[in-house]
Amino acid sequence: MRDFLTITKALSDETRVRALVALGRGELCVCQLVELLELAPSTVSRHLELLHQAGLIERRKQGRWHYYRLAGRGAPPVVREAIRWALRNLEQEQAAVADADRLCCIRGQALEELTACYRTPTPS
Amino acid sequence: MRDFLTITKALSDETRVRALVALGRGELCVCQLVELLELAPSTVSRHLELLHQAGLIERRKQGRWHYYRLAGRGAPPVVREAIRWALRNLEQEQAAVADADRLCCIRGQALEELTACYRTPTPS
DNA sequence: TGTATACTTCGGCATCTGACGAAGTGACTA
DNA sequence: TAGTCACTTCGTCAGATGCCGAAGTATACA
Repeated sequence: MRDFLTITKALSDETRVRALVALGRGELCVCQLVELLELAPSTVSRHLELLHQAGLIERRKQGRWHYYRLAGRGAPPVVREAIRWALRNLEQEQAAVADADRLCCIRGQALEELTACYRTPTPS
Repeated sequence: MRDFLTITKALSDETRVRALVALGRGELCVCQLVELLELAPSTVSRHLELLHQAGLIERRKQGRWHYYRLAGRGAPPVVREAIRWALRNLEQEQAAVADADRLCCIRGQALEELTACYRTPTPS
């Protein structure tokens, strides 16, 4: 019950669902998700932490960069089923398709370019 | 996206999930769910309304009694998949099994007996 | 037609959640 | 080894959510 609710709570926020669907198209760095979701890095980090606690995503560190990807074969059935259900029903959604388009551009940019917002405080 | 989030939000509360699993064992009257969940009728009614809005359950009125049941064949795939996923992963849970036991007793009682709490304000 | 009944809706409070910026952490780099 | 950088954690605030009792609604029955 606890695990199930952790999963459904993780899936009950639009930002987290968008992140999950984006990760369904391949591994992403935090700064790429910050760019995609247009939220503060701290906010995105918190969302990813919740998805991770639910077991829906996995993390990997490479130097200063933190990469996230969907949970794989090692994940419990309840998690794998949730991911399949979510992706099957969301990948065709308008918002997800728009995100996929933007992701293509984002993937084309250097990570250093994306993290510019980390260094220059948002201009007012 | 909207429909998906309505479903996941509906499934992200323990009370609602318990109600859903209970309904998985057959149609129930509101007063039976009040007895099972041990919450105020107004609270239970609100939870059922949210499950209904998500399309997960259906309602039927018979005189003064309101019956709820799981959504059936007419429900969209995303809903049917959600119900299958939830029941498959929850029916064996300790809390669900305990609820199933109590449901047997509750089903054995007359509805008029269950609604006594509607008439006598909870004794302090 | 009036009253009791079963349930829903409303109004309120307490708690949870998501947002941000500031401060902290660990890893490259000069 | 000091500084920069990418990210996380913390503190705080506004808005959402869950709870209840009171009031409202629709049905049965005297």
